[in-house]
Amino acid sequence: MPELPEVESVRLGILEGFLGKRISTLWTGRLEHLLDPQSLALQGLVGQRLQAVERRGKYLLWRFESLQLLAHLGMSGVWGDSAPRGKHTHVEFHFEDGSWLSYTDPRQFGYLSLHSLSHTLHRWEALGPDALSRAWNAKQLWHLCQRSRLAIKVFLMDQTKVAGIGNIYASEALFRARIHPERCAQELSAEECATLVGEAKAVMRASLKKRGTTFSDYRLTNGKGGGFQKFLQVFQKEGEPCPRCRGRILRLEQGGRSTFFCPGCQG
DNA sequence: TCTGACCTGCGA
DNA sequence: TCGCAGGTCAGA
Repeated sequence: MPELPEVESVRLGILEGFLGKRISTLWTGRLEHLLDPQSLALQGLVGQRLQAVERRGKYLLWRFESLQLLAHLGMSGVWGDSAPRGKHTHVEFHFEDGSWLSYTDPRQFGYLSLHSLSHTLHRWEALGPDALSRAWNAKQLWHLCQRSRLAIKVFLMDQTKVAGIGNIYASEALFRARIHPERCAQELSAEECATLVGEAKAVMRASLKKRGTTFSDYRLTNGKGGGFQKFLQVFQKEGEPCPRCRGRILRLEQGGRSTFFCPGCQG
């Protein structure tokens, strides 16, 4: 579900509400699908003060005084401070000042892993540069594309190449850059790579300003949805007119996922 | 590099 | 009842 703009919006909400607070008690429900088998028990967080929350791609890294919690929202994960405990609540952090934050995840595709600060987090280290960082640029993209036979849409969603782009923003960025999603990454020119990086960053920054895209599950920590779904140009718009050329938007399947594009604009 | 699997809910 | 859903990984 959530891609870079959504996860960054969640991060900002957590910082705003909980940075510097100490966990006094912790409740856990079903965790067998969510907690990494190598993780320390989450009860270790009791007594720990939240000192920072970092993000790389779609992962959040919560830094406490002597522990770090790596977390991914999967498709349906939500960190919230208002919804009451329900069937799909898996964790609740209760803080010293009486505030609380819970994690709910109906599909349980999310991920939680708690470790000491010195522990190397392999999932985190394996990620490519964050899609909004300077490290992801035209030169880097072109260099990696040269060695890849993947379709460019599939390439963009490979988190080891660039971290944070998922199904929504891959389709939207390629539409804006006028690049067909099935083009082989290897065939992109340096100029096209520059355009693609620029458009991908632009659409994610625009989405971040609206606090992300909400179709159903994704929620900010305050329970509200994002607002960018009104500004999507092709995603989930099969059969509708292209906002640029008025041609019909098509859907195709790549790697088992839907891709939306305009055959008229994306040559 | 590709496919299927993980899990649940929703809408057709 | 079936197909689909914004993600990721293991295994072929």
